[in-house]
Amino acid sequence: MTRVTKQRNAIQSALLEAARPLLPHEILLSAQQQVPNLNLATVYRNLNLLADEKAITLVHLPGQPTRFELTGHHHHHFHCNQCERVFDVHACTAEISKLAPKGFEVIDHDVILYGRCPDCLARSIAISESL
Amino acid sequence: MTRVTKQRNAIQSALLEAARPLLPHEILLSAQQQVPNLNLATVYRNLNLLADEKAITLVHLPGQPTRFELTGHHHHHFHCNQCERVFDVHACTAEISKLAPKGFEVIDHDVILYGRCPDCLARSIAISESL
DNA sequence: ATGCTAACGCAAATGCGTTCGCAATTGCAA
DNA sequence: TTGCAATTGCGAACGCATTTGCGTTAGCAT
Repeated sequence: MTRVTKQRNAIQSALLEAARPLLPHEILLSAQQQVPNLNLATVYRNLNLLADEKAITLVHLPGQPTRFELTGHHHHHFHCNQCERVFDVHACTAEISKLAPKGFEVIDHDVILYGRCPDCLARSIAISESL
Repeated sequence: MTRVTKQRNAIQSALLEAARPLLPHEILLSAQQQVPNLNLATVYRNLNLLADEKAITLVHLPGQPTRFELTGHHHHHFHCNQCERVFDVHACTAEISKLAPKGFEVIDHDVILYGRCPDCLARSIAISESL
């Protein structure tokens, strides 16, 4: 029933290349390099298909629209305050589950780090050196 | 210029009593016990006023609408999967900032714990005992 | 090569959190 | 007590992410 289309391929390869959670809009722009007149509605339709078959995972960050990434193992996210991009963080510590007060049962957790990514750090160093 | 109104008092005392982040809708319901025909638009107007003067803090949780709580010190949140309420977690560990890969500058972090709150745990124990 | 139908592009529509316009109300300074 | 501006209630409107209807295109099984 589900067919292989160049649109879906473009969407999946956009996610594969990025290797970080992307917004539907970012996916559109990236995939349009392969399929120029790709439409945002098509991006959403395929994201829903891929999510149903668990090929991709929804990434929710506080106060942010949903991002999408290829399904992988447990990890966290780093949100760059400057370029607004989101990166995967594969480290984790068991300390986190121990933070809950007594009487709470912890089943899962999320960690979001905020700061500046290497690109933005390099850029700000370059700017300060040029002054 | 800004006046003391029973609406604003009701909103603030709702947040004070709850001692946890509330949705605008929850604030409305709670404050309506003091001011029955309080309107949601008024809740929002006052939340914006209070946020401007930093009397309250916005709480963003992944994939959730903004909640509000009285301003306090650095803390995290526990989201009950069952009743959907959010609780404050005042513990924290320095381990967290160390999770970022090399090259990333960590400025802040969020931790969200998911699981079951004491109320919901007690309820499910009561149910299993009654079987 | 042909036919069926999934998938597409496009534009309009939806849902939902939040804000706005405006007339009526109310806090509070004088 | 009076007057004025801040505030309210109410309903309409907004913004934005996401979905849907529909006529057309294009996988793919036969």
